[in-house]
Amino acid sequence: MGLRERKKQKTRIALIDAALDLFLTHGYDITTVDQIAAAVDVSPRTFFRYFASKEEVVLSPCHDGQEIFESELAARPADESPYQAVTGAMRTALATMRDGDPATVDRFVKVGRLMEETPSLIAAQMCLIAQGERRLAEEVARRRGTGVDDLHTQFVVSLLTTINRVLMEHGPDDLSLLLERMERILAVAERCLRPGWDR
Amino acid sequence: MGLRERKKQKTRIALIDAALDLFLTHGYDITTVDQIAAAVDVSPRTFFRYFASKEEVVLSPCHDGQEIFESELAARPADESPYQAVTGAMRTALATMRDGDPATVDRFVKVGRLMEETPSLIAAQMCLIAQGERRLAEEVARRRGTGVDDLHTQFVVSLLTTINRVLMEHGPDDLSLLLERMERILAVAERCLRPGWDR
DNA sequence: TAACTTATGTCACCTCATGACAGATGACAA
DNA sequence: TTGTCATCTGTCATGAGGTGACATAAGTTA
Repeated sequence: MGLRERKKQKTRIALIDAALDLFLTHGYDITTVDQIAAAVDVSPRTFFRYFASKEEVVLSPCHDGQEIFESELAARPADESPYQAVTGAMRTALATMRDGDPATVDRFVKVGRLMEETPSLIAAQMCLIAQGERRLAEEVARRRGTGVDDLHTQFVVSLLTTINRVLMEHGPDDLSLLLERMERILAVAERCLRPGWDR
Repeated sequence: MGLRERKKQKTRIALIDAALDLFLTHGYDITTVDQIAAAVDVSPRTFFRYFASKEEVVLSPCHDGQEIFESELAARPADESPYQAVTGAMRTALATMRDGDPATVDRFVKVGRLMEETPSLIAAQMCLIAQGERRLAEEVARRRGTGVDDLHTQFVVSLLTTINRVLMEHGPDDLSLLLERMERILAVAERCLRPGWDR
């Protein structure tokens, strides 16, 4: 990786960190793009070359997390049921993140705290979830051998997304706690669902 | 109701209709608030006195629909399970709307078509759903006799919201068709769920 | 009609976001 | 090292969304 690419990564990370800190100390709505850019010593125009919007800089850690999950999911054996594959991928994705770069985890936690106190960001997060849901639909449809329009498949997809949403409801202060919380949610779900509901 | 109040209702409806028509013919993003205001012969500043944002004018029919549903839900007998109460309220709400003012239905259909072709609106809709979900949580917690933080209750709530979301996935071209579609989704859900899952 | 209340228009202003262009900087070959 | 090229960045201009302040117009009530 060349110097140019490394510099780009650095300013990208710097923008994210500066933005998260400013948002958390002064509030999301009140903080301006100009302030973020000034904190990183970059022109405001440059900010928008890295992030399409003010929201995107907050959501970028979530986006990265989604990609990790999705690559884990794709690596799952083909004979697993959708539920098995998704829950397995979630477990390994969270564990990988927990044992990885602490700075990444830190950013994740900050985003979580920010979400709780900023309603306007919830919409953006929901949008991200909806996009992820569409990609998940294709994976589930493949595993169930139906089209993405199949009503049962749509139900399975929505339910899997639901589990993930309930999980993320309360921000992840600690990833180990989050993993534990996830197991409890899965236990509830399995109590409610008939065996083979996702086949 | 006095003349002043009637006038307000009229401009409100006029703004919604003008906005929906402009959005559908030219596209949501390209249409400006100034154009909407000009179409109703009102100052742009006035538009923002009726709607807090450009999104809100689109979502207002959905918001009204939510309120109808929620009042139906509140009127349900207390001994019904959350699932029974919610599905019952949905049935009556949709039927009431179908047999009510055709203009209201028309607006609803237009919003649905607009959603399909405008990704940026999906986020806003999601936010509305999230808010409705929080209110639903209190109702479900009441019926289940738990707090809103109870994990099982959260699961039930999310699942009920999920059913609603799958239902609304494809815009309501026709309310009778929508009712029919709903019954099919409920059949799928009931096949997947153990009896008494929502108790 | 007079006094009051409330909705509207006008004006000024801020933030978000984008296109265009020029200059700075890294990449790469000779 | 140097020259060339690609690309990143800053500056400037522009437009749309959104809000506060204040005066004016219109409906309400006595």
